[in-house]
Amino acid sequence: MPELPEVELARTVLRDALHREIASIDDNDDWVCRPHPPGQIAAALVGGELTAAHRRGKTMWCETSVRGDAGPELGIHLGMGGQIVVDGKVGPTGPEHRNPGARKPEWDRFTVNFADGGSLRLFDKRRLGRVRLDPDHEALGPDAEVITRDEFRTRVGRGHSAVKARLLDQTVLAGVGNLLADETLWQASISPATPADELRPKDLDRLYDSLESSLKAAIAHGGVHTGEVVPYRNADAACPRCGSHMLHGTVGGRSTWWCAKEQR
DNA sequence: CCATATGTTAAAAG
DNA sequence: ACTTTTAACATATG
Repeated sequence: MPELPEVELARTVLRDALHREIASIDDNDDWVCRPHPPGQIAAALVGGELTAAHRRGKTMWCETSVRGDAGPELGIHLGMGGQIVVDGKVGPTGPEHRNPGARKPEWDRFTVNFADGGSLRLFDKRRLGRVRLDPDHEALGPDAEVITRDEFRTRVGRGHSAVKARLLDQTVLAGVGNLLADETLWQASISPATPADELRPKDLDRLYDSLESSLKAAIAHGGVHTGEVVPYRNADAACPRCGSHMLHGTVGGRSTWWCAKEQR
């Protein structure tokens, strides 16, 4: 589930993990914690505490304090399905929230145990999430929530690839994922396959407005699955606006749904 | 067994 | 050299 809105909600949960003494860390999953060998993250942070939680696009990181000094940043990426769990609680989204039984201990890929008995966990069935020290978040483009209209026009409207591919490119702007891209393009009535440099300025402005409103709505309502068109991303569904059928294909390397009539 | 999945990235292709 | 597309990644689920 994690696109920008889910990650922002996860960051809210992360805040409950701040300013608590770290008693131990389980960083034994060397796939999720790569390139750190087991024990390395623990050695760097045990005895310290997390002091702030940040987000850029889909990447989160915590500032830390260890023995009175600034420690390394703790970067967390939720990958395709990860969730933050603090003291057994997740945010308003996620399988546990909707289906409390679907949770196995072995799906906790990284755990920070606090001296007060609580914990911070990365729950991630698919193991595509990542935890690492001092992540390079400068490689990302501007966050989708704070990018300006001018920046958006310049960055997204450049190049000859499909506009959806531009929206998904995290170096162009950070935070848009597959569902949000479909939602945004549908809101703006733009075909996902349109070459980015063929979009007129008014199209890009409309796309920008759609992105910002979709983002805001998704954060307010609990995730990208609450989008207007997201529930209609399946065969034999009709466009909720015009009733025309929904088309399916691969754009930007991802499964894509769009309205046959309004998005051409 | 096959296809699919809300992400990233290395490798290949253009 | 730079841009764009594809394949692979690990794992669960229908």
